[in-house]
Parts: sequence; C-alpha cells; structure tokens
Amino acid sequence: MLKQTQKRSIETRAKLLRVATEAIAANGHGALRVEEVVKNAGVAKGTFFAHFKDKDALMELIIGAQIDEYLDAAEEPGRAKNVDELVSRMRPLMDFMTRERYIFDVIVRHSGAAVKEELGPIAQTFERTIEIVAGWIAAGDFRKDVSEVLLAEGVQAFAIQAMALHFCAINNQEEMHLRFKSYLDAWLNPALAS
Amino acid sequence: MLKQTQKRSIETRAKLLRVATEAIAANGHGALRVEEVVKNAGVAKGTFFAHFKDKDALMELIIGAQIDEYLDAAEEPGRAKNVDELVSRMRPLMDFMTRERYIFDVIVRHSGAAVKEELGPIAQTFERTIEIVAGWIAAGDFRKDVSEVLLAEGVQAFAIQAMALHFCAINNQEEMHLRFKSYLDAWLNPALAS
DNA sequence: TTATAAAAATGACCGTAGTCAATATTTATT
DNA sequence: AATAAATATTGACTACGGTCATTTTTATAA
Repeated sequence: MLKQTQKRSIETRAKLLRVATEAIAANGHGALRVEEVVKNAGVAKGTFFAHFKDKDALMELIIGAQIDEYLDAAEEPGRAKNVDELVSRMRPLMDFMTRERYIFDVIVRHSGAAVKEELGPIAQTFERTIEIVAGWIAAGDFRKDVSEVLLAEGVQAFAIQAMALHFCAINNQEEMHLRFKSYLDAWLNPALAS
Repeated sequence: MLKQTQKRSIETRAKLLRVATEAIAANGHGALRVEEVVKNAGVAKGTFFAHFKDKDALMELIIGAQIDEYLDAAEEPGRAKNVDELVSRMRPLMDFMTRERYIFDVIVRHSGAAVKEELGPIAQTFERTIEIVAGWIAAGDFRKDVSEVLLAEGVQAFAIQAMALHFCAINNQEEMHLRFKSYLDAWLNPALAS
C-alpha cells in the first residue's frame, strides 16, 4: 500500500551518519555519545535506535568504511611480492586499527563473521582482506605447500596478535610491525626463516 | 598507626568473590550484575568498587582462575608430542573460552599484556600458555627452524583466530577445532603440510 | 578511657545506552 | 477531500556501571 521506505527516513539516517562521522573526526571514536549525535542531528533518541540496532552497529558502519579506504590504498600499488612489502602495505591499516583501544575492541568484536548473507560491514572487510592477501600470496614469492587462503587467514591472525600485544605500555608502533614481520617470515617462507 | 589492611576488608572481598562466582556458576558470566552481587553479599555498591577497579577487573580474576584450571588439566598428561595431541590438549580450554561470546570478549580485551610487573590475571594465563606450548614444541616433533616461543605465540594467534571465526552461525565447535588443526599443521610442520 | 587518625563502608547520585507506548506523518484508496 | 493503513518519530522511562562526599568502624597513642 505504501512504498516501504520513505524519503524522510533515508534523509534522517543519512543525517545521523553524517553528524556521527563529523563528531568522530573531531573527538575520536571512543568519545562518541549517542545523545550528542541525536542532539546535533535534531532528532529524538528513539529515532537513532530505529535506524541503528545499537551504537555498535553505527560504529561498525563507520569503521568498516574507514577500513575499506585503507584497503583501497593497500591495493593501489599492485601486488605485494614479499614479506617486507606485505608488512608495509598493511601498515597504515594496522596503525588505524590501533589508533584507539576502542577501535580495536570494536573491530575484534565484529571480526567473527555471521552467516554469509548477513555479514556485517567489518566482517566484510575481513573477507576482503583475505581475498587481497591471498591474491598477493598466490602470485608472489611465498610458500606453495598450502592454500593461499589458509595462508591469508594466518596473516590476519598474526596481524591481530601483533596488534593485541601492542596495547602494552612497553610496545610501540614500530615494535608492532617488527613483530608482525617475524611472524610472517616464519609463516610465509618457512624455508628461509632459519 | 593502623595495620594497612583490616581483616574485615579481606573478608568482604572474599565474600564478594564467592558470591560472584556462585552467581556465574548459576547463570553464566554474561548475566552477572554488580547490583546482584552486592545485594547477595550484603554490602553497598560503593564497597564493590573499593575492592575491584570495575566489573571487568572482577571478571578477569574469575576467568583467569578458570583458565588456570584448564591449563593445569592440559599439562597434567605430560608433553603433547604432535599437532593432534596439541589440539586435543587445548580443546577444553578453547571450548570454555567460546562458551559465551561475553567470555571471549573479556579474554581478548585483557590478552594484551601490560608491563611485566602489572600483568593482569588473564594476561598471566596467556604467558603461561606460551610457556607450556613452547615446552611441548621444544621437545616434540615440530619444526626447529624458528624459536619455540615464536611458534607458541603463533599457536595462540591461531587459537584466537579459530575461536573468533567460531562465533558464526554456520560454524560449530567441531569445525573450530578442525580449523585450528589445519592452521597448526601448516605452522608447526611446514614440510609435511603439503 | 578517651581522643584521634587511618581504613572501610555507605548510598544517593550521575552518565549513558537502550526501550516502548503513544503520537505524528506520509501515501494509497475511495 | 476524507479515510485508512503503513511508516516514522517522539521523549519519558529503565537498566546498569561507576563516583564521591559523608559516616562508621577499627586500631593506636596519650
């Protein structure tokens, strides 16, 4: 009887997203408050939750979009042909993911995929990362005894491990990437690792 | 003038811990409410936070103790000599960690070690896991081209990866352990993995 | 015994995410 | 234009973790 989604609704949702993105740009992800978003968007609190299941769902959208930008940049220069190139391609993304503890927590919380059809935005970027890295591994100078997808999943596991250990008073950004490299040397080129 | 910690305080803390542990045994970790704990312990809410920095700090203590029990059990039968044994030794611990989404989240949040001297209870169990697994690897039938500690850290990274992917409608417990095994075959015995 | 200072406990209060029954708006039908 | 039904918005309300100025208890010194 009615078309399902009114223009009004689409506009409200877009406004909420825009206002939230601006607030994050100004004060960081962890400082975002739903009440601030609805106030600046000029809508009631309930409206927010009519558009997003919860605050995390909004963060997922925004962080997912940001990760996608980093993946675009990582893909841009063509294939990563060895471990060093792989590490440096992933570097900006990993720096972003560890910029705030809050960001890393949200990402880890949503990295576990749901059913294929209902993959969340962050889980989708994880799938995309696997595809990209698997592509590099298949064509590059890496071990060939196991599938490139399995190897790519391992790369992701090691990235998370390195990032988790980074949230450590003694570990700085540089150490994180060095640690990541040691893992990948042993994972992707076991013959050379000795 | 006064001895620093009164007996009263030690008792209160013990009571809070006991009550919380019971509540968790009855209703699971995620359902724990601070208000319920203080009510059943017969103390005021503020008292809870005088004893524990926040709710997470209490969960860390309790979950840390539980993990230690699983590690005791994993160590009990002596060395794990190959990948299959390693997987089955880790199995009960991984099943516990994935029993509730909430448990896994708390564990991941606290896995990143702080400075050595202020290692939290969960971070300590991660160190202990590394030590145990590194011991198995050093003496067992595993690759020798990289250090056993690096290999053990990888085992942990893969365990977390397998558990994260488990929180997926399509993935059951069995699949989680199979996935874990594929990772470890490729990680610990690259020569045989083909 | 009393005075006193440190330690412990209290509970009203706050911040913030999330709910839901009531109301308002939009669009299709006649 | 009036009616009806689906869609969208509202804001008071709840749940729950966490704070802090105040009060109570405890142990020591005079």
